[in-house]
Amino acid sequence: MPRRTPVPSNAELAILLILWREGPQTVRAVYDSLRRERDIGYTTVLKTMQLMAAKKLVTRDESERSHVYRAAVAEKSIKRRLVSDLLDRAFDGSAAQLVMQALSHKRASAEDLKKIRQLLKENSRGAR
Amino acid sequence: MPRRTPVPSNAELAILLILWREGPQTVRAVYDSLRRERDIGYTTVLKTMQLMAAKKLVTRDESERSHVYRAAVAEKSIKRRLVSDLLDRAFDGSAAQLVMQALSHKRASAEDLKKIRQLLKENSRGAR
DNA sequence: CGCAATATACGAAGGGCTTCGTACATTGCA
DNA sequence: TGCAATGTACGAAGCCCTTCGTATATTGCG
Repeated sequence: MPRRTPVPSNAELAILLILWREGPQTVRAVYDSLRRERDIGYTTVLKTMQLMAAKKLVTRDESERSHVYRAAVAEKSIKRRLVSDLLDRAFDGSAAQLVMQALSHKRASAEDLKKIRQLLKENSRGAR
Repeated sequence: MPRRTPVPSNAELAILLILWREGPQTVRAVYDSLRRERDIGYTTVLKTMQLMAAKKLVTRDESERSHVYRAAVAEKSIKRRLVSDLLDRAFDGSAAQLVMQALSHKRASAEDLKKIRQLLKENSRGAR
């Protein structure tokens, strides 16, 4: 059976964000990035990335001594699933409810609102 | 130190949704609701609700033999925190990004879009 | 009255996530 | 050349969540 890749855990997501943003890289490089944000051990990052490889969240190139890891899942699709999960878990599947929450949020800046309005405009043109 | 109530786990959130929607009720009533959706044992629900009481996510009235549980956290505030967490974990704090995901989602229905446009209109009036 | 039904309490198992320590191999430079 | 640095592998601990079984008390009805 083709099992869909699982939704990444927290630690896994943090690593995926780095790989998505900066492209394929070694454990060391990811570790350095993470280290800038918080205290964490090198082998912790290594282990997590090994588990991610086992889950097919990443692939790794082992041709060099320092393996190079690459995201094996699309940013869009993972983020879509994260949103989808939250939708199911808390908002009864209603995107409108979730968006309202997000919009009423402090951090929905004026800029954000502008972007969203723009998006909606485009969206309404292309809507079925 | 006044510790903020924790973000509810999955099982806890499912129970809170019921309490929010239907008001204070017994374990039995919650169990019946949950049972309609999936297989789960009565004592599982009981235990979870007891833990929720310990965490102050709910309060319970013990004056009757069947304790009556009531949500002790506001729906809005919990949902806000859920959105906030996702924002932090996956969207670099950008509400616009999250909203875009939610909007591009299949389940952002035409109705949802309408509601959201309406919301934005109001929002722009009240914006600082 | 006595028993079946229903309630709470709670220990414990099992799984997943995160973390780290330790073992061991390889590398490169003083 | 030999050692410090750097790499991978992996077991295991600790924590939380979820689940359920079991013990025990209470209730109400036939």
